[in-house]
Amino acid sequence: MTKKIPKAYEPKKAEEVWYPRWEQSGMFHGDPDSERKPFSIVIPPPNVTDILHLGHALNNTLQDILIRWKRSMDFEVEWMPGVDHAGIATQVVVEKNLTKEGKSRQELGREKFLKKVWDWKEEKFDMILNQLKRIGCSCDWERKRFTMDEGLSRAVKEVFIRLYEKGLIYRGNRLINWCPRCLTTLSDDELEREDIDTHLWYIKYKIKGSDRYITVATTRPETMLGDTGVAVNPKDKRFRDLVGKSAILPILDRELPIITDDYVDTEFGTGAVKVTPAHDPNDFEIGDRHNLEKLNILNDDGSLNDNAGKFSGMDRFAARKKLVEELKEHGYLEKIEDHKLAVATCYRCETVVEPYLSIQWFVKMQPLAKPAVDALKSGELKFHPAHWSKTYLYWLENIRDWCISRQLWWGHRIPAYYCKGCGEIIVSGDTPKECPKCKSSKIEQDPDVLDTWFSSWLWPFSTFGWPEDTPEIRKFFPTKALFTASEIIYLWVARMIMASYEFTGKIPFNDVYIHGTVRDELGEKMSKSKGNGIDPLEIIDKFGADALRVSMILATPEGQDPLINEKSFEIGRNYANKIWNAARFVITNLNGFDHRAALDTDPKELELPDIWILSRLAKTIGQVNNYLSGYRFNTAARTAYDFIWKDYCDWYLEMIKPRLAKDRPEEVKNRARMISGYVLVQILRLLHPFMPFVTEEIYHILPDVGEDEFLNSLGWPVPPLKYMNDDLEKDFELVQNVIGAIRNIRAEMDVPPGKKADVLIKIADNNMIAILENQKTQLITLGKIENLTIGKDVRKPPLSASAVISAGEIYIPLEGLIDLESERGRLEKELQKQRQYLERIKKKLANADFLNRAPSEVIEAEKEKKTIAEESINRLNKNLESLAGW
RNA sequence: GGGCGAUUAGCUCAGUUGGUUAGAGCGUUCGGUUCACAUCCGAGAGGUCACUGGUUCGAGUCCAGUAUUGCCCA
Repeated sequence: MTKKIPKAYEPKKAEEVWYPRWEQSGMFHGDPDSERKPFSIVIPPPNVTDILHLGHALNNTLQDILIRWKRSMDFEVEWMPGVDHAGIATQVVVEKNLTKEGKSRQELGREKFLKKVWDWKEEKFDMILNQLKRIGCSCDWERKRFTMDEGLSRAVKEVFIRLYEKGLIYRGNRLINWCPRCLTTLSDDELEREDIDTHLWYIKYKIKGSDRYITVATTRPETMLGDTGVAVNPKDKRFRDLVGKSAILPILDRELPIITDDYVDTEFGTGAVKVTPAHDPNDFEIGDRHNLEKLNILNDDGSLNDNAGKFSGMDRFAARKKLVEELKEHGYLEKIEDHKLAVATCYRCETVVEPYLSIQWFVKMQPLAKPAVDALKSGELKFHPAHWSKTYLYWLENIRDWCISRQLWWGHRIPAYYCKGCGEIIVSGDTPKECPKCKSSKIEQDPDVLDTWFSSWLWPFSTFGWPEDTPEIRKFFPTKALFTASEIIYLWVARMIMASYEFTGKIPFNDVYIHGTVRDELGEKMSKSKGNGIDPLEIIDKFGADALRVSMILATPEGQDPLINEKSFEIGRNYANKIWNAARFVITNLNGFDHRAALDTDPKELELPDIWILSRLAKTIGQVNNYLSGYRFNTAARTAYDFIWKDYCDWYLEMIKPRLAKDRPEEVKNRARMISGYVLVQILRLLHPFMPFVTEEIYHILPDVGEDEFLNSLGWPVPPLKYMNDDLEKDFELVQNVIGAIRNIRAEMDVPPGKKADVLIKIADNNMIAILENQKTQLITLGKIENLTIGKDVRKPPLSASAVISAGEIYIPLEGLIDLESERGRLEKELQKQRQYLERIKKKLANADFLNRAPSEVIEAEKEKKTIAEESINRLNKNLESLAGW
């Protein structure tokens, strides 16, 4: 029996019903013992810092589409979900909460603070995973991972030890990026750049034993307190006589050697620069080359230390101000210029980061980079869109050592121990009982933790159990694809590939899909601080999960950033409702059609619209296949959208209405029921990866579908190739054109919508006449026709409006309704258009070069166009002439 | 300063081997209570494809330069 179907789709109901059932059915779980071919991806683990935003919604919808698609194609699918502990980010968030309570982490102590962070993690972890479920993500929830799980932590230790033993991890006193607020190092890739308006200060340094001065320009005057040299370019003649002499540092009166170095840009400032090896990366290198002292003037909180003399204890920016004043007072300040500078800031707290001399742990990256470069060059690794491979290569080819130690509490503790007795460094997975060298038992573990990315770069294999040889890793690793945003190509993607080659000998994934960043309607990046973000859950509540998913995909141009506002989601909501109502119409008319029956009707027995929709369906399925295979989600979604809305709903379903009328023979009705039902089911299958909920809900409205049956088990639709027929599609287009022309006349001539009109069609081609005769019922219904006449010798009745189509002419007698002027206007407008068109074609055909060089098909096509245009013009002229008699 | 994109209708974007009269959605105008859907249906208006030059029989599409704009790196 037909079930009662609500008039509008109710997303909430469907979502609440189907998600738990899918999950309980076990279909999301990947079985490592399966015989089926594996298809796996790992989720880019969202940070445990906070709930998900629209960027996550986009990222995970894309993955879910691919995953559901492959699942329906009978792959053994594994989508590994998980969350990242996000070391610095999470610590900052929890610290901020503490601050609100008036406490600091130092007061709390390491252990208690970590307990707080774990509490935070417990709360957010499930919240985040539940959000993914709300979006409809079909992850394997039996395998959720957290980067600080025991297994993943073991992988981290293992990797650290292996790299240390291989000499690729070392401890060194080097210039690193220091965040004075977070009190930790940051890797080069964790910095943000911000352009600020500042000044260039010109400071005069006295030459020792002379009345002369050498002027240096600097953007950070306070660092002069740590100067240990002055440098000029060796080619610079201006300073030649000063090289080898000493300059006297103002205020502190320190003696600075004047040296030459190629690094110095003669164009910048005065051509002479101060050298501060402990506070500038370039100066650091100059210092190394010339053996200059590396004098640190900063404390870890950004205040100045005792090396800064009387400025000791002042904040770096306060000291800058004070110092400049003093320089001015004493006449050392030559001038101040305006200057634009890109300062490095902490990507978590936006504090200006200082280059800071410190003993840290580093990974030598260069030896790891080669296989990652080769993978791209050999084609084993592909970026989508491809141009991102340049970004990837550039970074790998200019790779620098990676500072991996962080002065944080939240994260993987560095597995290094220091002997208090002899200073020996012990790197070990377990806490050593005694020093292997001096046997002392006074051993302390390094207090620092590892960079978050030091666990993330293992994600594609640590999640499957590496370093153990598990069934999961054998079945599901390497994975197939990775979905992420361009910001973390360096931080994450490239490093995963390096780690994967180093530790498993394999590439972790073949395809890297880079999607855009979600922006608001003004093109601004959505962010919490700007307050322009949209909460995906609110969208789901308001429009439904399918609407969220499909709207995002439809709004995300391939390779570009989507601009999204709340209105953007209406398209998806309307789409879901459209499908719902189409299904409602088809299903209520189904009357016993078995949707499981194979389609084997001889094409000859079908009516033109039936063949047409099947032919279009076959093509659409093929196209969606191709687009999805090429990671062209937007185009795939649009292709399906157009087919469903325009072809299926606007044309096909409208056309079968007259066939379903009460007085039509059962046989005629049945064919319409069968084809409309068949196409509906194929649409559900095709759309399921994009809009899983509404399609599942509709599937279960079909007769005889059990509650424990799922749309996914029907598999991916197979294109009904035997119905594909370009000639018949053309025939159908004739019918569409005729209906279009009739509708156009009716609308433009203001025929009252309720009034049926007589229509006469004059057409020369016998075959076309047959087609239209055959589709008479459809024409009459869609064209609102009273009496329809079709023939070669049809004459234009007096007082009728006319339209010219390529195949012939259409007349609608409009006695009493016709307005002479508007009819003339219509025809003249069309005539004008056709004349311009003809002119263009004529010009082409008059061009001897065109005739000589263009391929013959192109020339033939132009000639054909010319004939048609000329005929149209003739007919239009005749119709215009006939108006004269009125 | 270097690299990578973008520039097509009022807005957001399609247009992937150069060859239909350059398309869609939103917005807009006109008309619509016929038994799937007003979250809808029908019809229309709206574009010198940023600019300049080049290649070609033919350029929105290829090349060079310019302008504007975004991102990444220094």
